[in-house]
Amino acid sequence: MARKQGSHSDITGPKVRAAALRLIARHGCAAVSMRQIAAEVGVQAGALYNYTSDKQTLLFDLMRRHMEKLLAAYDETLITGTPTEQLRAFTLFHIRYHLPRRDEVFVSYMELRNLSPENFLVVEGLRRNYEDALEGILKAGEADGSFTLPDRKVTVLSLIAQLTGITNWYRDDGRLTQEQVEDIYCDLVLRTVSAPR
Amino acid sequence: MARKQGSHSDITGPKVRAAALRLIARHGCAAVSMRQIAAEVGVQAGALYNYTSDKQTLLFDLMRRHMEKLLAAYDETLITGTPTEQLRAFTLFHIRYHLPRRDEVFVSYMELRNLSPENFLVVEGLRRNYEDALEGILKAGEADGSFTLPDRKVTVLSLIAQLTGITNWYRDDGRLTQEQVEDIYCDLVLRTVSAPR
DNA sequence: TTTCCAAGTGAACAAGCGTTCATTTACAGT
DNA sequence: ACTGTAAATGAACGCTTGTTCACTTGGAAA
Repeated sequence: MARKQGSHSDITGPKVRAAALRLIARHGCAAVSMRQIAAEVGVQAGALYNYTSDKQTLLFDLMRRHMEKLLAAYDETLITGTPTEQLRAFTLFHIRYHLPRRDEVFVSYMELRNLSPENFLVVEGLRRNYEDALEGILKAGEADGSFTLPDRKVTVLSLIAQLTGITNWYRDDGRLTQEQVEDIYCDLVLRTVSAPR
Repeated sequence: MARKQGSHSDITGPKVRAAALRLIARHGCAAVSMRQIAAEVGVQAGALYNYTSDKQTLLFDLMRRHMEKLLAAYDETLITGTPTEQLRAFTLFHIRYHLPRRDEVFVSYMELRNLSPENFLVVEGLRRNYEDALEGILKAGEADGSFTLPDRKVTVLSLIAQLTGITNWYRDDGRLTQEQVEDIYCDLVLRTVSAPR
């Protein structure tokens, strides 16, 4: 039976993932050694292997967890109303979920190439689920005539690239507050789905 | 005096950069060893140091060259007419320049974090020049009333993220030809700068 | 108080790393 | 044919890598 108190595994496990995430986001997976991660946790390198079978799996866990938490958070978010209202809600959700999780976003996009083929497929599949959610909204908007799109699937990818790009330049102490950025992007996104005059 | 014939340096130099670009784009800078690059060129690792002072400089050269060639190609492109026509020309230029150079794009965006601070500033400055070119077009469009933007600088970053994102999903044997993608994005870009009805 | 075992240590492993350099190779100019 | 030198070799350098494992530690349960 697991210890109820004094057990470190419930503490060290998350610490390992947090340290790995921070370091990998800053330097890249191959550039970070298990010893560096261990040092950040305050432990010897060997101890990491109580929490992951190897480095590749540690990276995969970070990415899979990020995508699963994203989908879970999205499922818990109420996306209702007209397609236009839904699209606005999606935009706000995307910005609000991603902006405080820049390390996760960076790792999940940048380190895809370092996953084994089967691990890649898992993460890719999760990402597709998220894209499908947006596509559903666009489809509804096309159906009831609120949106006019040149190509639905391309619009999905374009919108997500546009929104996720915010994480690359937004600064808390920058010219714009997060609320201002949210307003600007709600505007830009709605323009994208409206037929030109 | 450099040899005019029989000299390998004019051949091996570009080969080194091409091999480094290919491998780094696929696996990341830290994951690729000088020996792997040398093997791809067909040479021993030591020979690489006739063409670069060290690995960091090799990476920096790839990124700086990419940005400089991009700016040079842009300068040679005739961007004239109304702001709307200019924006359309910019969109086509961006897609046509970046799509055949996906390795360069990937490396230039993904490996920024592995540059030394001073090298980072150089590449960052070159990128800003490119962004400024687009901002100039948007400014002209605002001035003559053809564009209405919620925020000019955010729109610049949003448009570039949107356009560059194409390199992540476009496939030559995919559903859409490059021409179709160009048309779709010209449409999307123009929507972005037009005030909603 | 004793027992037990999860958690962490620290040394060790073979392999690979970036980089240097004395040496060899082979071609251009004489 | 001879010379000079650019280009490449291949061995060597000290160091780091991911991973393993016999061993220690310290708190929970009996």
